[in-house]
Amino acid sequence: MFLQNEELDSWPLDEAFSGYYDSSSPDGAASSAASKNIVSERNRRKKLNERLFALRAVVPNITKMDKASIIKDAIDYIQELHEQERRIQSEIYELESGKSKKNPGFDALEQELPVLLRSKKKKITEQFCNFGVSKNSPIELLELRVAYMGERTLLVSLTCSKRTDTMVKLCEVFESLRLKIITANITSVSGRVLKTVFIEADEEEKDDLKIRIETAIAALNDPLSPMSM
Amino acid sequence: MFLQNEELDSWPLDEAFSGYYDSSSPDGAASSAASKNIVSERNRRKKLNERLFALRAVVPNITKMDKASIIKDAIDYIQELHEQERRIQSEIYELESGKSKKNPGFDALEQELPVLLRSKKKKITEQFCNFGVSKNSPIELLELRVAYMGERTLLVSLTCSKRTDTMVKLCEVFESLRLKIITANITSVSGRVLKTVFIEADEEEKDDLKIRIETAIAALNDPLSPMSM
DNA sequence: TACAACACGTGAGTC
DNA sequence: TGACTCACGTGTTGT
Repeated sequence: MFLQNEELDSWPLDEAFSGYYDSSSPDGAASSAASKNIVSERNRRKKLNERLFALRAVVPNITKMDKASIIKDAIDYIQELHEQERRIQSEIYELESGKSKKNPGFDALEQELPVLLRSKKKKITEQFCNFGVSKNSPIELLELRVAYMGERTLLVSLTCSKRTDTMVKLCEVFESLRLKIITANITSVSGRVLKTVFIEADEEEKDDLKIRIETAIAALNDPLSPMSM
Repeated sequence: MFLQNEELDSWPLDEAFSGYYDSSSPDGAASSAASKNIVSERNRRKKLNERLFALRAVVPNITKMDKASIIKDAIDYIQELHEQERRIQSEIYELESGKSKKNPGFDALEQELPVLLRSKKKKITEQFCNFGVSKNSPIELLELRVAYMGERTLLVSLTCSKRTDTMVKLCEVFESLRLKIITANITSVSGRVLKTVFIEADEEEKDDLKIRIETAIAALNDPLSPMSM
């Protein structure tokens, strides 16, 4: 535990020790400048420790109570969640593309089920995948380029024709891909929507990323796809 | 940034200042006890700051670079993930119980691929959508300006802190306002989302438009409002 | 004895 | 100007 040197923290300062050297000026400087600063710093440290304590509370599998270890465990935990999320997303793409093509029973299942369950399914896809408004005016992709810029940076640039909610849906597509976006820009001008995104990734992910983007846009456009329900 | 007082950290100790009071014992105590402890403490602080820096790197939606704020954001982020996970799991359980009761064909499918698919499904329930929920993380509007540029043109520029789906929701807000947009641009960089929109309108609509934008954003943030459904 | 982790007061920098 | 945050060196405590 790292609270071994904790203090009662009630009294403002140990003036019996620190105040002897300047007994000539009994008021202002020592009290205001020193003790105010000291108590303020105390509160700052206290707050920081409380935050650290709270962080430890929300992270499972804590091994050591060490300050640095607490932060390290939190980092590992978050990265674990991120990695699982990425894995799941690719699995979902596989499953859903496979389902819509190869599994007619799935369609039958959907039709068999009453309205209640359909609405719930809709709710889930809307809530969690941001694909709620996909039926109107599909995205017309005019150009899509993915280029490796070095330094683990991919540049994605694309052009669409401007229709209703094109900007919204483009943002949704890129949010859903969960990329490590360095900076993103989207501009609408003269009937076109231009989007430029810098992404942290390796060169070998280039082609895969391009396919993922095209797939995501296609899934957004296709009203029969489970993604767009 | 909290690296204001950073140091070169190369030389062990500033002995020209601290060593004068005990020049009688030239070796052991001062060197071993003091400088060893000092350099050790330095390394400890350095490691702790590196960990904190790494923690900031894996947490999105970082607002302030403050040490305490970094930890706080990490806590909020993890809690957000936990809450979403809980919601997803209950939804999935409802769906699966409904399926298993009413659709025997689906059960057969499930039993065909017993462990593998179930584990995948469980992962899906855990991680399917950790992010996509657009209702959390309200838009934090940092700046909003509406200026008349002449020629029946209003310039709207605003800054938000970048959180989950901030770009999506900003686009939605402006789509919902049904403005005569000449050109629109939205950029995400370094934890901020900047949006610039040129609108065809008269000068007297300036203040009204500003209020309408603020209202729309507030309505989006308010979970009870019809806007957020 | 030495090591590791901590809280403390302090000076410096930033807003 | 003060309110904040930070890094630093130091003293203390538990292993």
